[in-house]
Amino acid sequence: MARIIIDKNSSRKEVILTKAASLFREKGYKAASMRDLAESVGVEAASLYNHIKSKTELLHEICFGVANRFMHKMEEVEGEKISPIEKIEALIRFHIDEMILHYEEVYVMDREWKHLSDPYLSNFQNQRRMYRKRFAAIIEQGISLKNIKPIDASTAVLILLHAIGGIESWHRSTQKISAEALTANMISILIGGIAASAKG
Amino acid sequence: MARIIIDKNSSRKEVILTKAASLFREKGYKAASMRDLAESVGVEAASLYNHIKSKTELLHEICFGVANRFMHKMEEVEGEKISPIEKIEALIRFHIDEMILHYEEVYVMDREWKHLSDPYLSNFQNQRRMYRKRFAAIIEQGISLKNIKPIDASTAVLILLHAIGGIESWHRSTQKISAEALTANMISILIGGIAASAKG
DNA sequence: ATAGTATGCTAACGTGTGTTAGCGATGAAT
DNA sequence: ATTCATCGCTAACACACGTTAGCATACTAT
Repeated sequence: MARIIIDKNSSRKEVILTKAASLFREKGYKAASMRDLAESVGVEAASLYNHIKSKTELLHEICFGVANRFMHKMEEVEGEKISPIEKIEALIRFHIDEMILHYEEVYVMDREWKHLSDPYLSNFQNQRRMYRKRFAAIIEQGISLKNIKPIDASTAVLILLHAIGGIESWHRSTQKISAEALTANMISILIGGIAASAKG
Repeated sequence: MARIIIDKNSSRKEVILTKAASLFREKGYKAASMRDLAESVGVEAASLYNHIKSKTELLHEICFGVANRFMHKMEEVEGEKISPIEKIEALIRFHIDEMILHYEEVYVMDREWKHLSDPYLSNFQNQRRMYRKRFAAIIEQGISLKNIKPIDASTAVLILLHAIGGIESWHRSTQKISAEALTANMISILIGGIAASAKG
């Protein structure tokens, strides 16, 4: 009889969650079936329900697991005594690290949150809105301090966050540059733009 | 008996395609059912098949319709006698315009192309890869001409294209700035970065 | 008015879905 | 060795899906 193989630090549920994230990323939440998931875990579909409540629960846990990490980081950064630009750079760096380290989960949260069902859906959307508002507030601080040029703050947030989402394509690419080089490039471009400037 | 209402310039199939794009955008390709589509068109599900071959066909036509427009623009821009930076600006502007004008279709192409089936899938992926290569080539020209700072060109392409995809969130936002202001902001940020520079 | 085509309807098909019930096997604790 | 909870299996459920067949209705052109 097959068994879900676990290592010391992760329960059977966590194994399922990891495989689910990978599958949801690959096929999309709706297209990934519980039978697919079962196969990738090495077990029959019904057996999954000894460890999880439902398919939706998997999506909840993935989405909120990631979202909570971002919220936590936001609180941390807001409290630091550094300039707005440095805060933004810290956040970007965190986003990139998260995307590289927890690729599947972050990707799934980004693209599949639509399939959450209420009350989780509204909850998620609220949290997202709040996060962006606080990000925009930091940008606006930078603008009043004249460290950031007078742009529309929420547009800037959109650009930053979605640009980072683009790491998805980097992650798949065969001829990748290193993660460090990628991070350096992104920050350089997002903070300084692509145009050559007098400063260097 | 219900009938699909058409205006002078669009066939019934085109009406279905438009509604399909809107539905695929809202729910995702897999989650949107033919019965949903039928209802939004004002007809029974089976009746759709007098006008279309299959659900997948709808996705093909949406994806390649948009992709072809981008490819065509790329060819046009490549042929113009302007600087690389101007070419990039022209392409960004086109992307933004397309996103604003054909929001649903562009969004669906961007997020739902995974559900294409071969040979359309490989075709699409090839075309996408080519487009990005040609975009990167323009950036590299700009780098050799020292109009663009020495960054990794393919990373820059990722950032640019994904940043534009972020208009999705703008499109939904209640308190939006105008399309012109958005475009100006985006180009300013992407070309010049967010940091205040000596140049102004 | 009539013929022919375009369009729509109802009914149904086969298949895949998430999930549950009930039972057998395994592992841990006494 | 026995007990008890944990875990996995088979079988099946009710339902939603994309799609087809066959027939009825509406429009178009003569």
